[in-house]
Amino acid sequence: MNPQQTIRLAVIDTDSGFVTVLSKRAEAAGWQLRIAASAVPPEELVAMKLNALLLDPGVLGEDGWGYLERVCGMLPDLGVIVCTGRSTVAQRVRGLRLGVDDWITKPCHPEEAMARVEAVSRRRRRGRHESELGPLVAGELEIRPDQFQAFVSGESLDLTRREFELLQLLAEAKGQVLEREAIYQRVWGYAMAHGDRSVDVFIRKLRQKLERRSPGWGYIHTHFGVGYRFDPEPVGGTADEALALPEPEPEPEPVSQVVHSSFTPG
Amino acid sequence: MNPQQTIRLAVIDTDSGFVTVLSKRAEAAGWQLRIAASAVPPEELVAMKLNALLLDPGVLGEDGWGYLERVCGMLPDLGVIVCTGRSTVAQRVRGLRLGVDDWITKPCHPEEAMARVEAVSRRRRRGRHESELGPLVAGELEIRPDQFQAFVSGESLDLTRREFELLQLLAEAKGQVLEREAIYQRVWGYAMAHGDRSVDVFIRKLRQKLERRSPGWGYIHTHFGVGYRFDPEPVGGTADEALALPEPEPEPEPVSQVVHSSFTPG
DNA sequence: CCGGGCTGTGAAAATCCTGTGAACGCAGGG
DNA sequence: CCCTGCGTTCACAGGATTTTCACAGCCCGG
Repeated sequence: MNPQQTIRLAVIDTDSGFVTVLSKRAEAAGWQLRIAASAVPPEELVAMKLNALLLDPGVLGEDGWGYLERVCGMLPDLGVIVCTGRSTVAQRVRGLRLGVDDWITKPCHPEEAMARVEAVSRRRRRGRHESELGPLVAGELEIRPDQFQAFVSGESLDLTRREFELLQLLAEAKGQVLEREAIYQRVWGYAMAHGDRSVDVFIRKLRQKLERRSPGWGYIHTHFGVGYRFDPEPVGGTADEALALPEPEPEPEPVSQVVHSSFTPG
Repeated sequence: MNPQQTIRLAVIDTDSGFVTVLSKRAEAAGWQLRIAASAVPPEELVAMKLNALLLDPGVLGEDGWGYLERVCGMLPDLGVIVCTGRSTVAQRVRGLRLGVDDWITKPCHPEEAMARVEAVSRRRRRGRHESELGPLVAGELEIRPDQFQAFVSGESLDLTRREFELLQLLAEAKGQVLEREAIYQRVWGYAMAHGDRSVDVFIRKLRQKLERRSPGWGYIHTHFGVGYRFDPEPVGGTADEALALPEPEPEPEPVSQVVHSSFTPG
């Protein structure tokens, strides 16, 4: 547990008193803050890589509900806290149902606001520990987080950033079938629009680059109607290495952790 | 996918007025409820497989804070909502920092309490990505959500996505008779048109694939005029395996994973 | 014992899904 | 300003999957 996980928070409010006090305390706590006085486009929020968003819908004007809905829909992993003046039960219920995580009433003690931001952010602390530390090996492939790159016997696959992140995500979930929506959500950082084919296109690019450097191995498997699964296996037929290394595991039952240095290729 | 994911909530409170009204609404919404008038040991809460816990620390007595801490510590995936009378900012902050997800003040409109329970459950559910994907076992069958697939002794049934979801739904409701309309609603995500036979057709496909991999067992039973029921049982007569493996359990709930109704009456 | 639903079945028809190649827009570097 | 690398979007083709249909068999009340 990191009790003092640094939090990235954006505040959208014009109540300068509240904002100043909050800013002071938040910065004292080591949080990273962004302040805005009016609606910030969801795309920008994506780019900020926030943990949470604290806003007063009073400053949103007309389309406040629409804005909340868009933000909550596009960034399901973002904690959203509404902090506003008087409101009716119906309004609060509507907001919470839309995807808002907490709704507090001004005047509000900044300490409580911060505690609620923490409460909402507290979750998915699944340390990047293991992934940051060692390179992970799968088949002939070596994925090196420190290089943002993958290699086969020392030769780079020349992956772009996105390609690398996609490959890393799949490889870390080794053996699991990942849905497109989940993949998109975790690599792109926001919800996948219906009908978006980006994931497919990137999978194709990955397969091309993998094939070029490591022919004779299949890494990414398609699960129709669901998504993709990473599981390196020698492709039958012509591969020498495949014959030299008969599949050692008939059914890798334990869906345990990501195993870095698996079986030795030599 | 499932907007109407059924919520399992426990309430610990003695405020009978509040509890009765809340119960009524929650049950109308299809939630599964458990009411208690005093602290419930964390181990029991675990067994209840709850989404959320709503409690008034007033009824906890002396060790209220300790209890909250133990519960939040032992069940990190449980949403905890405190609903109590007047409280100080310091108390609320302390609670939230301890792991409480939301803190609301009585008197409190039940609709808002429910909305907050939903909000907390929603967020909790999203957080646990890879955590709770325990395979279900029934008869010779192993249903693996992480693979979107079912297996019999390691061999895949080659289910399509719809087939898998249907099977999973039935298996999770083990023993219960599910109406076609309900099945359709939960697997397809919208209401079944009158006269639609899709469910029947998929049941047939499932039975075929089950029969191919696990002959000698009957899994899906038809209830005339109602729907279907999942209940694995060795079919009498010619099956060797069935005879070689006499049913070890006469009727009780044997398997660990699929405990659906651990909600004890009373 | 009969008849009107209700369910099982097989196959055709309609849809949906994925792989793929290429065009497009954008941003940074030369 | 042009060129290049990268990510996104489109359109199409080939399959896989789902839905629809017509018919046969089964269940239950009368």
